[in-house]
Amino acid sequence: MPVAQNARELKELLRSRGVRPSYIRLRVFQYLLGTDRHPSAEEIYQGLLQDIPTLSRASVYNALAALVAAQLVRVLTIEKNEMRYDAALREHGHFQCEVCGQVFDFRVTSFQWDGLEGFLVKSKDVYFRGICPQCRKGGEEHGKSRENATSWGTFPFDGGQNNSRNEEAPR
Amino acid sequence: MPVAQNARELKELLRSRGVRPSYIRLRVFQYLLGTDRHPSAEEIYQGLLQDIPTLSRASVYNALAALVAAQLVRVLTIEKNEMRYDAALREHGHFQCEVCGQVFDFRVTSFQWDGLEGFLVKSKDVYFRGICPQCRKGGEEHGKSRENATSWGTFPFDGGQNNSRNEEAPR
DNA sequence: TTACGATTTTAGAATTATTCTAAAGATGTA
DNA sequence: TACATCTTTAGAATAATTCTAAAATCGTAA
Repeated sequence: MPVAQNARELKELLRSRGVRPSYIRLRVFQYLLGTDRHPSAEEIYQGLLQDIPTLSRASVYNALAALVAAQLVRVLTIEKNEMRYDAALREHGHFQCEVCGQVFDFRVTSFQWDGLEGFLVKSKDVYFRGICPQCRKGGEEHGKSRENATSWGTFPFDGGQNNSRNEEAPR
Repeated sequence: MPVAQNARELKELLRSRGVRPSYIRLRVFQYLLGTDRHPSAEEIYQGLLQDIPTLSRASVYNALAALVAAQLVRVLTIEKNEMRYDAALREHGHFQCEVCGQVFDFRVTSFQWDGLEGFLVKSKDVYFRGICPQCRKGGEEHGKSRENATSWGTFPFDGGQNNSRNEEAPR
């Protein structure tokens, strides 16, 4: 991950959102922009520590809080024990593999709901869980064993899969 | 919340899912069936403690783990710091008010996606965040103040609201 | 450039939800 | 009733996140 990813423009972007473009904030934002791994705060900390030996964990949390408040970064609560972060530049659903833990993006092509009359909806998250193609191939056993430990139940919204014409509406 | 909610049938339900219907498990399950508040483990613990003075937190966690593994209960990761639990008998989306913290159910009427070819999807969660009608009325100020602290960014899937004909597809 | 007030970073302690551990208790079966 | 197994319990352990107070940095005005 290169240090500079049009640092000048990023600075302006932060400033335009009312966030002072401190070095740490820029580096954290760059880190998120340069990966699709939806890292945890700890991963970001470890990743940047090599370049910034004085970095502290609190600084990473501070920087993330500032970026989240400015809506440049979005928090994923898909993981049970820790939060993950995503540069909020594209809209998408998130799939987490329960075997390897990886989080994958996917496209939500249509979405309708009912029963939130009078509510102000400010953000929407879609989290799927299951098994990714690699882990399906690499031994269903391994998958099964963790499946029991982390099963989340099924939630048959009954959308389709493997093609873009999914089902209409559940129940 | 009455102690008995056809205890006999619940016992059978647990047994049929391979879960031994211990007293604690039944009470935890009953507690979840008797509320729509999507309580945390701590809330369940406090709620049952009045009736079961010897109850320990670990027992609540153990019981929840057993019920979740049997797919009778579903875990919500909608909250940043703690998990919430939902008797998994109906399928629905979850809306959390960022002012009062309450979680509301709503109906997902249609849902389509793309880009998970080869993935095995085992569960789907939809989490919305925003402000509930009561908190909108009860002072936009109060809402605003917590809004900045817990803002999650917007995620314009661009579904509709206030009517059942929502938009088609984003971007 | 220098000085000053405000903001940010830092290290480590504090907090807190959850898990672990080992012992005691309960349950089912022979 | 006796034994093996599973469940419950209290408290310690774990780990992600937040808090705290001091040091460093930044932005601006003289």
